[in-house]
Amino acid sequence: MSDYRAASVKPALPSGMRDFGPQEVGRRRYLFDTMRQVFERYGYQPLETPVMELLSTLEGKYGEEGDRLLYRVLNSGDAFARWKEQHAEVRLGAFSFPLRDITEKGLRYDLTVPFARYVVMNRHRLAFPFRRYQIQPVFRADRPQKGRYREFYQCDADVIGSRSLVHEAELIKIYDDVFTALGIRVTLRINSRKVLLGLAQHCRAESRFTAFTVVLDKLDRLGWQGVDEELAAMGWTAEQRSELHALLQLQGNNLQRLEQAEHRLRQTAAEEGCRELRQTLHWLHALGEPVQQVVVDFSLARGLNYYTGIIYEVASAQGTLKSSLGGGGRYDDLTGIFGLSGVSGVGISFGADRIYDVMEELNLFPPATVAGTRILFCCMDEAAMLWSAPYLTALRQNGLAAEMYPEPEKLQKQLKYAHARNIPFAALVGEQERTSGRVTLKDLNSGQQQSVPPEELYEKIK
RNA sequence: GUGGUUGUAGCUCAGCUGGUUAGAGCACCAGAUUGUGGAUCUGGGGGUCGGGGGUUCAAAUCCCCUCAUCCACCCCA
Repeated sequence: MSDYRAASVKPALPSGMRDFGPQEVGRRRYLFDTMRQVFERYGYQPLETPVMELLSTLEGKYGEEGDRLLYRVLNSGDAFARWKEQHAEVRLGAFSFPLRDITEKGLRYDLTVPFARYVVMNRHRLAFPFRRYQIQPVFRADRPQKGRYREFYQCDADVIGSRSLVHEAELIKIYDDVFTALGIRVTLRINSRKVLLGLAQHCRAESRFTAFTVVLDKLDRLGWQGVDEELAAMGWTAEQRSELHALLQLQGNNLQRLEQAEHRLRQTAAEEGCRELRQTLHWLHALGEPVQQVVVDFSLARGLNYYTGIIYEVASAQGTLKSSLGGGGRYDDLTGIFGLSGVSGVGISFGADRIYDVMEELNLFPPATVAGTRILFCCMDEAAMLWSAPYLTALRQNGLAAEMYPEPEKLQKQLKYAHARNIPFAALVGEQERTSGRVTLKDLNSGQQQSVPPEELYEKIK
Protein backbone atom coordinates (compact mmCIF):
# COMPACT_ATOMS: atom_id res chain seq x y z
CA MET A 1 0.00 0.00 0.00
CA SER A 2 1.50 3.29 -1.01
CA ASP A 3 1.59 6.16 1.41
CA TYR A 4 0.04 8.90 -0.69
CA ARG A 5 0.16 11.29 2.24
CA ALA A 6 3.92 11.29 2.34
CA ALA A 7 4.22 13.48 -0.72
CA SER A 8 1.85 16.24 0.26
CA VAL A 9 1.56 18.90 -2.42
CA LYS A 10 0.67 22.51 -2.03
CA PRO A 11 -2.78 22.90 -3.54
CA ALA A 12 -2.78 25.40 -6.38
CA LEU A 13 -4.42 26.21 -9.68
CA PRO A 14 -2.77 26.74 -13.02
CA SER A 15 -2.43 30.40 -13.74
CA GLY A 16 -5.54 32.03 -15.16
CA MET A 17 -7.85 29.18 -14.10
CA ARG A 18 -10.50 29.59 -11.43
CA ASP A 19 -12.78 27.64 -9.13
CA PHE A 20 -16.35 28.76 -8.71
CA GLY A 21 -17.83 28.44 -5.25
CA PRO A 22 -21.52 27.80 -4.52
CA GLN A 23 -22.50 31.45 -4.61
CA GLU A 24 -20.60 32.13 -7.80
CA VAL A 25 -22.10 29.11 -9.51
CA GLY A 26 -25.55 30.33 -8.55
CA ARG A 27 -24.88 33.74 -9.98
CA ARG A 28 -23.29 32.42 -13.12
CA ARG A 29 -26.24 30.14 -13.61
CA TYR A 30 -28.52 33.13 -13.31
CA LEU A 31 -26.51 34.86 -16.03
CA PHE A 32 -26.55 31.87 -18.34
CA ASP A 33 -30.25 31.23 -17.75
CA THR A 34 -31.07 34.81 -18.64
CA MET A 35 -29.21 34.51 -21.92
CA ARG A 36 -30.59 31.08 -22.68
CA GLN A 37 -34.13 32.33 -22.29
CA VAL A 38 -33.56 35.26 -24.59
CA PHE A 39 -31.75 33.17 -27.20
CA GLU A 40 -34.54 30.63 -27.26
CA ARG A 41 -37.16 33.31 -27.49
CA TYR A 42 -35.57 34.37 -30.77
CA GLY A 43 -35.59 30.83 -32.09
CA TYR A 44 -31.95 29.95 -31.50
CA GLN A 45 -31.24 26.29 -30.79
CA PRO A 46 -28.65 24.97 -28.37
CA LEU A 47 -25.40 23.43 -29.57
CA GLU A 48 -22.41 22.03 -27.72
CA THR A 49 -19.08 21.07 -29.22
CA PRO A 50 -16.04 19.42 -27.60
CA VAL A 51 -13.39 21.39 -25.70
CA MET A 52 -10.79 19.85 -27.95
CA GLU A 53 -10.59 20.32 -31.67
CA LEU A 54 -8.02 19.26 -34.20
CA LEU A 55 -5.32 21.84 -34.58
CA SER A 56 -6.01 21.80 -38.30
CA THR A 57 -9.46 23.18 -37.46
CA LEU A 58 -8.12 25.91 -35.19
CA GLU A 59 -4.83 27.05 -36.65
CA GLY A 60 -4.68 30.03 -38.94
CA LYS A 61 -8.17 31.23 -38.08
CA TYR A 62 -7.26 33.86 -35.53
CA GLY A 63 -4.20 35.44 -37.06
CA GLU A 64 -0.62 35.08 -35.95
CA GLU A 65 -1.41 36.29 -32.44
CA GLY A 66 -4.23 33.78 -32.12
CA ASP A 67 -2.01 30.85 -33.05
CA ARG A 68 0.40 31.81 -30.30
CA LEU A 69 -2.44 31.76 -27.77
CA LEU A 70 -3.71 28.31 -28.70
CA TYR A 71 -3.43 25.64 -26.05
CA ARG A 72 -1.89 22.62 -27.71
CA VAL A 73 -2.53 19.19 -26.28
CA LEU A 74 0.24 16.65 -26.23
CA ASN A 75 -0.68 13.45 -28.01
CA SER A 76 -1.70 10.81 -25.53
CA GLY A 77 0.21 7.66 -24.79
CA ASP A 78 3.94 7.69 -25.25
CA ALA A 79 3.96 9.72 -28.46
CA PHE A 80 6.27 12.29 -26.97
CA ALA A 81 8.63 9.73 -25.47
CA ARG A 82 8.84 7.95 -28.82
CA TRP A 83 9.48 11.19 -30.57
CA LYS A 84 12.31 12.00 -28.19
CA GLU A 85 13.87 8.63 -28.79
CA GLN A 86 13.72 9.02 -32.51
CA HIS A 87 15.21 12.48 -32.29
CA ALA A 88 17.66 11.82 -29.51
CA GLU A 89 20.20 14.08 -31.09
CA VAL A 90 17.82 17.03 -31.12
CA ARG A 91 17.94 19.20 -28.04
CA LEU A 92 14.48 20.39 -27.08
CA GLY A 93 14.12 24.10 -27.39
CA ALA A 94 17.43 24.45 -29.17
CA PHE A 95 15.63 25.03 -32.45
CA SER A 96 12.14 24.59 -33.76
CA PHE A 97 11.00 21.05 -34.36
CA PRO A 98 7.89 19.70 -36.04
CA LEU A 99 5.21 20.27 -33.40
CA ARG A 100 2.79 18.31 -35.47
CA ASP A 101 4.56 15.08 -34.59
CA ILE A 102 3.60 15.33 -30.97
CA THR A 103 0.49 17.49 -30.93
CA GLU A 104 -2.48 17.42 -33.21
CA LYS A 105 -5.24 18.65 -30.90
CA GLY A 106 -5.89 21.91 -29.13
CA LEU A 107 -8.38 23.53 -26.78
CA ARG A 108 -10.99 25.64 -28.49
CA TYR A 109 -10.17 29.33 -28.78
CA ASP A 110 -13.67 30.54 -29.50
CA LEU A 111 -17.05 29.09 -30.39
CA THR A 112 -17.45 30.48 -33.87
CA VAL A 113 -14.87 28.36 -35.65
CA PRO A 114 -16.11 25.10 -34.08
CA PHE A 115 -19.59 26.17 -35.10
CA ALA A 116 -18.48 26.67 -38.68
CA ARG A 117 -16.87 23.23 -38.60
CA TYR A 118 -20.09 21.74 -37.25
CA VAL A 119 -22.20 23.39 -39.92
CA VAL A 120 -20.03 22.06 -42.71
CA MET A 121 -20.00 18.56 -41.26
CA ASN A 122 -23.77 18.54 -40.79
CA ARG A 123 -24.92 20.66 -43.67
CA HIS A 124 -27.30 18.01 -45.03
CA ARG A 125 -29.06 17.66 -41.74
CA LEU A 126 -29.59 21.30 -40.95
CA ALA A 127 -32.48 23.52 -41.98
CA PHE A 128 -31.12 26.84 -43.20
CA PRO A 129 -31.05 29.52 -42.05
CA PHE A 130 -29.70 27.72 -39.01
CA ARG A 131 -29.74 29.58 -35.72
CA ARG A 132 -27.81 28.22 -32.82
CA TYR A 133 -26.63 29.43 -29.45
CA GLN A 134 -23.75 27.99 -27.51
CA ILE A 135 -22.62 28.63 -23.93
CA GLN A 136 -19.30 26.97 -23.25
CA PRO A 137 -15.80 27.72 -22.00
CA VAL A 138 -13.01 28.70 -24.35
CA PHE A 139 -9.28 28.76 -23.67
CA ARG A 140 -6.53 31.20 -24.44
CA ALA A 141 -2.92 30.91 -23.29
CA ASP A 142 -2.82 34.63 -22.68
CA ARG A 143 -1.25 36.32 -19.71
CA PRO A 144 -4.09 36.88 -17.26
CA GLN A 145 -5.02 40.30 -15.94
CA LYS A 146 -8.06 42.28 -14.97
CA GLY A 147 -11.06 41.00 -16.88
CA ARG A 148 -8.91 38.52 -18.73
CA TYR A 149 -8.83 34.83 -17.96
CA ARG A 150 -7.32 31.79 -19.59
CA GLU A 151 -10.54 29.86 -19.32
CA PHE A 152 -13.68 31.87 -19.79
CA TYR A 153 -17.20 31.36 -21.05
CA GLN A 154 -18.48 32.69 -24.29
CA CYS A 155 -22.17 32.80 -24.99
CA ASP A 156 -22.68 32.93 -28.71
CA ALA A 157 -25.70 33.27 -30.92
CA ASP A 158 -25.17 32.91 -34.66
CA VAL A 159 -27.36 32.43 -37.66
CA ILE A 160 -25.90 30.96 -40.78
CA GLY A 161 -27.25 30.64 -44.30
CA SER A 162 -29.01 33.96 -44.73
CA ARG A 163 -27.92 37.40 -45.85
CA SER A 164 -30.98 39.15 -44.50
CA LEU A 165 -30.29 42.17 -42.36
CA VAL A 166 -33.26 41.23 -40.21
CA HIS A 167 -30.77 39.08 -38.33
CA GLU A 168 -28.47 42.01 -37.71
CA ALA A 169 -31.38 43.89 -36.19
CA GLU A 170 -32.57 40.90 -34.18
CA LEU A 171 -29.13 40.37 -32.72
CA ILE A 172 -29.17 43.95 -31.49
CA LYS A 173 -32.51 43.19 -29.90
CA ILE A 174 -30.98 40.16 -28.21
CA TYR A 175 -28.19 42.27 -26.77
CA ASP A 176 -30.78 44.79 -25.70
CA ASP A 177 -33.02 42.19 -24.06
CA VAL A 178 -30.22 40.45 -22.19
CA PHE A 179 -28.52 43.53 -20.79
CA THR A 180 -31.81 45.10 -19.91
CA ALA A 181 -32.90 41.93 -18.10
CA LEU A 182 -29.62 41.89 -16.21
CA GLY A 183 -29.96 45.54 -15.29
CA ILE A 184 -26.71 46.75 -16.87
CA ARG A 185 -26.66 49.96 -18.85
CA VAL A 186 -24.51 49.47 -21.92
CA THR A 187 -23.52 51.20 -25.09
CA LEU A 188 -23.88 49.12 -28.19
CA ARG A 189 -21.71 50.32 -31.04
CA ILE A 190 -22.22 49.17 -34.58
CA ASN A 191 -20.30 49.76 -37.77
CA SER A 192 -19.66 48.02 -41.04
CA ARG A 193 -16.35 46.65 -42.18
CA LYS A 194 -17.45 47.82 -45.61
CA VAL A 195 -17.38 51.42 -44.46
CA LEU A 196 -13.82 50.93 -43.24
CA LEU A 197 -12.90 49.15 -46.42
CA GLY A 198 -14.43 51.99 -48.40
CA LEU A 199 -12.37 54.47 -46.49
CA ALA A 200 -9.24 52.46 -47.17
CA GLN A 201 -10.16 52.38 -50.86
CA HIS A 202 -10.80 56.06 -50.84
CA CYS A 203 -7.38 56.61 -49.32
CA ARG A 204 -5.78 54.03 -51.59
CA ALA A 205 -4.59 52.07 -48.57
CA GLU A 206 -6.38 48.82 -49.21
CA SER A 207 -3.26 46.71 -49.05
CA ARG A 208 -2.75 47.53 -45.40
CA PHE A 209 -6.41 47.13 -44.49
CA THR A 210 -6.08 44.66 -41.62
CA ALA A 211 -3.28 46.62 -39.98
CA PHE A 212 -5.40 49.73 -40.36
CA THR A 213 -8.37 48.17 -38.58
CA VAL A 214 -6.16 47.02 -35.72
CA VAL A 215 -4.86 50.55 -35.19
CA LEU A 216 -8.27 52.11 -35.53
CA ASP A 217 -9.64 49.75 -32.91
CA LYS A 218 -7.40 51.41 -30.33
CA LEU A 219 -9.01 54.81 -30.75
CA ASP A 220 -10.85 54.78 -27.43
CA ARG A 221 -7.64 53.87 -25.59
CA LEU A 222 -5.07 55.96 -27.43
CA GLY A 223 -7.22 58.85 -28.51
CA TRP A 224 -7.03 60.36 -31.96
CA GLN A 225 -3.49 61.58 -31.46
CA GLY A 226 -2.21 58.09 -30.73
CA VAL A 227 -3.98 56.57 -33.70
CA ASP A 228 -2.79 59.39 -35.91
CA GLU A 229 0.81 58.72 -34.89
CA GLU A 230 0.55 55.01 -35.45
CA LEU A 231 -0.99 55.46 -38.88
CA ALA A 232 1.71 57.95 -39.76
CA ALA A 233 4.29 55.40 -38.69
CA MET A 234 2.57 52.91 -40.99
CA GLY A 235 3.04 55.26 -43.89
CA TRP A 236 -0.32 56.97 -44.08
CA THR A 237 -0.02 60.47 -45.48
CA ALA A 238 -1.38 63.51 -43.68
CA GLU A 239 -4.08 63.72 -46.31
CA GLN A 240 -5.22 60.16 -45.76
CA ARG A 241 -5.24 60.65 -42.03
CA SER A 242 -7.27 63.82 -42.19
CA GLU A 243 -9.77 62.01 -44.38
CA LEU A 244 -10.18 59.43 -41.63
CA HIS A 245 -10.34 62.10 -38.98
CA ALA A 246 -13.12 63.85 -40.87
CA LEU A 247 -15.12 60.63 -40.97
CA LEU A 248 -14.75 60.17 -37.25
CA GLN A 249 -15.69 63.75 -36.54
CA LEU A 250 -19.07 63.62 -38.27
CA GLN A 251 -21.85 65.14 -36.22
CA GLY A 252 -25.53 64.41 -35.90
CA ASN A 253 -27.61 61.37 -35.11
CA ASN A 254 -26.96 57.89 -36.48
CA LEU A 255 -28.86 58.40 -39.74
CA GLN A 256 -27.40 61.83 -40.35
CA ARG A 257 -23.87 60.61 -39.89
CA LEU A 258 -24.52 57.68 -42.18
CA GLU A 259 -25.73 60.02 -44.87
CA GLN A 260 -22.66 62.22 -44.61
CA ALA A 261 -20.32 59.23 -44.62
CA GLU A 262 -22.00 57.82 -47.68
CA HIS A 263 -21.64 61.13 -49.41
CA ARG A 264 -17.95 61.38 -48.61
CA LEU A 265 -17.10 57.85 -49.64
CA ARG A 266 -18.96 57.53 -52.93
CA GLN A 267 -17.87 54.88 -55.38
CA THR A 268 -16.44 52.68 -52.65
CA ALA A 269 -17.55 49.71 -50.60
CA ALA A 270 -18.65 52.20 -47.98
CA GLU A 271 -21.79 52.99 -49.92
CA GLU A 272 -23.05 49.49 -49.45
CA GLY A 273 -21.91 49.50 -45.84
CA CYS A 274 -23.88 52.63 -45.08
CA ARG A 275 -26.91 51.26 -46.85
CA GLU A 276 -26.75 48.10 -44.77
CA LEU A 277 -26.36 50.01 -41.56
CA ARG A 278 -29.34 52.14 -42.44
CA GLN A 279 -31.36 49.07 -43.35
CA THR A 280 -30.45 47.44 -40.06
CA LEU A 281 -31.61 50.50 -38.17
CA HIS A 282 -34.88 50.38 -40.12
CA TRP A 283 -35.47 46.79 -39.12
CA LEU A 284 -34.54 47.62 -35.58
CA HIS A 285 -37.10 50.38 -35.58
CA ALA A 286 -39.73 48.00 -36.92
CA LEU A 287 -38.95 45.39 -34.28
CA GLY A 288 -39.14 48.00 -31.54
CA GLU A 289 -36.71 50.65 -30.40
CA PRO A 290 -34.11 49.24 -28.04
CA VAL A 291 -33.88 50.32 -24.43
CA GLN A 292 -30.11 50.52 -24.52
CA GLN A 293 -28.13 53.09 -26.42
CA VAL A 294 -27.23 52.06 -29.98
CA VAL A 295 -24.57 54.14 -31.70
CA VAL A 296 -23.23 53.96 -35.22
CA ASP A 297 -19.51 54.41 -34.65
CA PHE A 298 -17.15 54.50 -37.61
CA SER A 299 -14.16 53.94 -35.38
CA LEU A 300 -15.34 50.48 -34.39
CA ALA A 301 -13.12 47.94 -36.15
CA ARG A 302 -12.84 44.60 -34.23
CA GLY A 303 -9.67 42.63 -34.37
CA LEU A 304 -10.90 39.31 -35.71
CA ASN A 305 -10.31 39.47 -39.40
CA TYR A 306 -13.11 37.22 -40.59
CA TYR A 307 -15.77 39.88 -40.24
CA THR A 308 -16.92 41.34 -43.52
CA GLY A 309 -20.16 43.23 -42.89
CA ILE A 310 -21.82 44.78 -39.92
CA ILE A 311 -19.91 44.51 -36.65
CA TYR A 312 -20.96 44.99 -33.05
CA GLU A 313 -19.38 45.76 -29.76
CA VAL A 314 -20.93 46.23 -26.32
CA ALA A 315 -19.32 48.01 -23.40
CA SER A 316 -20.68 48.80 -19.98
CA ALA A 317 -21.80 52.38 -19.49
CA GLN A 318 -21.19 52.07 -15.73
CA GLY A 319 -18.43 50.70 -13.53
CA THR A 320 -14.69 50.51 -13.93
CA LEU A 321 -14.37 47.62 -16.34
CA LYS A 322 -14.15 49.35 -19.66
CA SER A 323 -13.24 46.41 -21.83
CA SER A 324 -15.72 44.78 -24.14
CA LEU A 325 -18.62 42.76 -22.75
CA GLY A 326 -19.41 41.28 -26.08
CA GLY A 327 -19.03 41.65 -29.79
CA GLY A 328 -19.82 40.12 -33.09
CA GLY A 329 -20.52 40.68 -36.71
CA ARG A 330 -21.21 39.23 -40.10
CA TYR A 331 -18.77 36.94 -41.81
CA ASP A 332 -19.41 36.17 -45.42
CA ASP A 333 -17.39 33.06 -45.82
CA LEU A 334 -16.45 31.45 -42.55
CA THR A 335 -17.30 27.96 -43.74
CA GLY A 336 -15.27 28.42 -46.91
CA ILE A 337 -12.10 27.20 -45.22
CA PHE A 338 -13.91 23.96 -44.47
CA GLY A 339 -15.00 23.53 -48.05
CA LEU A 340 -18.44 25.09 -48.02
CA SER A 341 -18.29 28.50 -49.63
CA GLY A 342 -20.87 31.15 -50.27
CA VAL A 343 -22.62 30.69 -46.95
CA SER A 344 -23.02 33.90 -45.00
CA GLY A 345 -23.45 34.11 -41.26
CA VAL A 346 -23.80 36.68 -38.56
CA GLY A 347 -23.40 36.28 -34.83
CA ILE A 348 -22.75 37.86 -31.49
CA SER A 349 -20.93 36.82 -28.37
CA PHE A 350 -21.37 37.65 -24.72
CA GLY A 351 -18.35 37.60 -22.41
CA ALA A 352 -20.01 36.04 -19.39
CA ASP A 353 -17.07 36.43 -17.03
CA ARG A 354 -16.72 40.12 -17.66
CA ILE A 355 -20.46 40.63 -17.39
CA TYR A 356 -20.22 38.83 -14.07
CA ASP A 357 -17.46 41.17 -12.90
CA VAL A 358 -19.46 44.24 -13.88
CA MET A 359 -22.60 42.97 -12.18
CA GLU A 360 -20.72 42.17 -9.04
CA GLU A 361 -19.12 45.60 -8.93
CA LEU A 362 -22.48 47.28 -9.43
CA ASN A 363 -24.27 44.94 -7.06
CA LEU A 364 -26.79 43.85 -9.67
CA PHE A 365 -27.24 40.22 -8.69
CA PRO A 366 -30.52 39.32 -7.03
CA PRO A 367 -30.00 38.35 -3.39
CA ALA A 368 -30.77 34.66 -3.72
CA THR A 369 -29.68 33.01 -6.93
CA VAL A 370 -29.72 29.48 -5.54
CA ALA A 371 -32.53 28.00 -3.48
CA GLY A 372 -30.61 26.50 -0.58
CA THR A 373 -31.67 24.06 2.08
CA ARG A 374 -34.96 25.07 3.71
CA ILE A 375 -34.90 23.00 6.88
CA LEU A 376 -32.35 21.16 8.99
CA PHE A 377 -33.32 18.32 11.31
CA CYS A 378 -31.35 18.67 14.52
CA CYS A 379 -31.53 15.43 16.47
CA MET A 380 -30.42 14.80 20.04
CA ASP A 381 -29.69 11.12 19.67
CA GLU A 382 -29.68 8.36 17.15
CA ALA A 383 -33.23 7.29 17.99
CA ALA A 384 -34.38 10.80 17.08
CA MET A 385 -32.50 10.60 13.80
CA LEU A 386 -34.19 7.32 12.91
CA TRP A 387 -37.55 8.71 13.94
CA SER A 388 -37.01 11.83 11.78
CA ALA A 389 -35.76 10.08 8.68
CA PRO A 390 -39.20 9.33 7.12
CA TYR A 391 -40.29 12.95 7.59
CA LEU A 392 -37.06 14.13 5.99
CA THR A 393 -37.81 11.97 2.97
CA ALA A 394 -41.43 13.15 2.84
CA LEU A 395 -40.31 16.76 2.65
CA ARG A 396 -37.85 15.95 -0.11
CA GLN A 397 -40.55 14.12 -2.03
CA ASN A 398 -42.61 17.28 -1.83
CA GLY A 399 -39.77 19.07 -3.53
CA LEU A 400 -38.34 20.85 -0.53
CA ALA A 401 -34.59 20.93 0.12
CA ALA A 402 -34.15 19.32 3.53
CA GLU A 403 -31.16 18.01 5.47
CA MET A 404 -30.52 16.10 8.65
CA TYR A 405 -27.40 16.84 10.68
CA PRO A 406 -25.50 13.57 10.32
CA GLU A 407 -24.43 13.21 13.94
CA PRO A 408 -26.34 13.62 17.20
CA GLU A 409 -24.05 16.51 18.15
CA LYS A 410 -24.74 19.18 20.70
CA LEU A 411 -27.63 21.36 19.64
CA GLN A 412 -25.37 24.35 19.78
CA LYS A 413 -23.17 22.95 17.09
CA GLN A 414 -26.05 21.90 14.89
CA LEU A 415 -27.73 25.28 15.07
CA LYS A 416 -24.44 26.99 14.37
CA TYR A 417 -24.19 24.93 11.23
CA ALA A 418 -27.74 25.89 10.21
CA HIS A 419 -26.85 29.51 10.76
CA ALA A 420 -23.64 29.29 8.78
CA ARG A 421 -25.50 27.64 5.91
CA ASN A 422 -28.27 30.20 6.04
CA ILE A 423 -30.92 27.55 6.54
CA PRO A 424 -34.12 29.32 7.67
CA PHE A 425 -35.74 26.52 9.69
CA ALA A 426 -34.61 23.87 12.13
CA ALA A 427 -36.67 20.92 13.34
CA LEU A 428 -35.47 20.00 16.83
CA VAL A 429 -36.03 16.38 17.70
CA GLY A 430 -35.21 14.75 21.02
CA GLU A 431 -36.87 12.45 23.45
CA GLN A 432 -39.65 14.92 24.30
CA GLU A 433 -40.59 15.28 20.64
CA ARG A 434 -40.52 11.58 19.95
CA THR A 435 -42.82 10.72 22.83
CA SER A 436 -45.23 13.57 22.11
CA GLY A 437 -45.12 12.93 18.34
CA ARG A 438 -44.51 16.61 17.58
CA VAL A 439 -41.29 18.30 16.52
CA THR A 440 -40.08 21.66 17.72
CA LEU A 441 -39.95 23.91 14.66
CA LYS A 442 -37.57 26.83 15.08
CA ASP A 443 -37.59 29.83 12.81
CA LEU A 444 -33.96 30.88 12.66
CA ASN A 445 -34.76 34.39 11.55
CA SER A 446 -37.19 35.29 14.31
CA GLY A 447 -35.89 32.80 16.84
CA GLN A 448 -39.46 31.68 17.58
CA GLN A 449 -40.34 28.07 18.17
CA GLN A 450 -43.54 26.09 17.97
CA SER A 451 -44.50 22.51 18.47
CA VAL A 452 -45.96 20.99 15.29
CA PRO A 453 -46.88 17.51 14.08
CA PRO A 454 -44.24 16.44 11.57
CA GLU A 455 -46.89 15.93 8.90
CA GLU A 456 -47.57 19.66 8.94
CA LEU A 457 -43.95 20.71 8.48
CA TYR A 458 -44.31 21.08 4.74
CA GLU A 459 -47.25 23.44 5.02
CA LYS A 460 -45.47 25.50 7.66
CA ILE A 461 -42.25 26.12 5.81
CA LYS A 462 -42.87 25.70 2.08
C1' G B 1 5.89 37.42 -25.84
C1' U B 2 7.61 42.59 -23.26
C1' G B 3 7.73 45.84 -18.79
C1' G B 4 6.54 46.61 -13.69
C1' U B 5 4.16 45.07 -8.72
C1' U B 6 3.58 41.92 -4.73
C1' G B 7 4.54 36.93 -2.21
C1' U B 8 4.60 36.41 6.04
C1' A B 9 -1.37 31.77 9.73
C1' G B 10 -7.41 29.43 6.14
C1' C B 11 -8.37 35.16 4.79
C1' U B 12 -6.67 40.57 5.11
C1' C B 13 -2.25 42.43 6.52
C1' A B 14 1.87 44.47 10.36
C1' G B 15 7.00 43.28 11.16
C1' C B 16 11.36 50.42 11.36
C1' U B 17 17.95 50.97 9.10
C1' G B 18 19.63 42.49 9.54
C1' G B 19 19.69 41.00 16.25
C1' U B 20 16.28 36.51 21.36
C1' U B 21 10.82 31.82 21.27
C1' A B 22 7.53 35.95 13.87
C1' G B 23 2.62 39.33 15.47
C1' A B 24 -2.68 41.52 14.92
C1' G B 25 -7.76 41.38 13.17
C1' C B 26 -11.18 38.02 11.04
C1' A B 27 -12.12 32.76 10.59
C1' C B 28 -11.62 27.94 13.15
C1' C B 29 -11.85 24.69 17.73
C1' A B 30 -13.04 24.26 23.06
C1' G B 31 -15.34 26.26 27.46
C1' A B 32 -18.72 29.88 30.14
C1' U B 33 -24.29 27.66 28.35
C1' U B 34 -25.05 18.67 30.41
C1' G B 35 -31.70 20.36 24.56
C1' U B 36 -31.02 26.17 21.50
C1' G B 37 -27.57 29.69 16.40
C1' G B 38 -26.31 35.28 15.52
C1' A B 39 -23.78 38.89 20.75
C1' U B 40 -20.00 38.86 24.70
C1' C B 41 -15.97 36.85 27.57
C1' U B 42 -11.94 33.14 28.44
C1' G B 43 -8.64 29.71 26.52
C1' G B 44 -6.55 26.90 22.31
C1' G B 45 -4.69 25.00 17.64
C1' G B 46 -2.38 26.53 13.70
C1' G B 47 3.56 29.51 9.94
C1' U B 48 9.25 25.02 5.42
C1' C B 49 8.15 33.89 6.34
C1' G B 50 6.63 31.28 -2.11
C1' G B 51 11.10 27.90 -3.47
C1' G B 52 16.58 27.48 -4.19
C1' G B 53 21.33 29.58 -3.62
C1' G B 54 24.62 33.48 -1.63
C1' U B 55 26.59 37.47 1.93
C1' U B 56 26.93 37.47 7.49
C1' C B 57 28.58 35.56 14.11
C1' A B 58 23.23 36.29 12.84
C1' A B 59 18.40 36.84 7.19
C1' A B 60 11.13 37.35 6.98
C1' U B 61 14.61 41.72 6.43
C1' C B 62 20.45 42.49 2.02
C1' C B 63 22.09 40.19 -3.11
C1' C B 64 21.26 36.57 -7.27
C1' C B 65 18.17 32.89 -9.58
C1' U B 66 13.43 30.66 -9.92
C1' C B 67 8.16 30.07 -9.33
C1' A B 68 3.55 32.30 -8.43
C1' U B 69 0.47 36.80 -8.27
C1' C B 70 -1.62 41.24 -9.76
C1' C B 71 -1.23 45.47 -13.18
C1' A B 72 0.05 47.51 -17.93
C1' C B 73 1.56 46.68 -23.15
C1' C B 74 0.52 43.35 -27.31
C1' C B 75 -4.07 41.19 -28.28
C1' C B 76 -8.86 40.23 -26.89
C1' A B 77 -14.60 38.28 -24.18
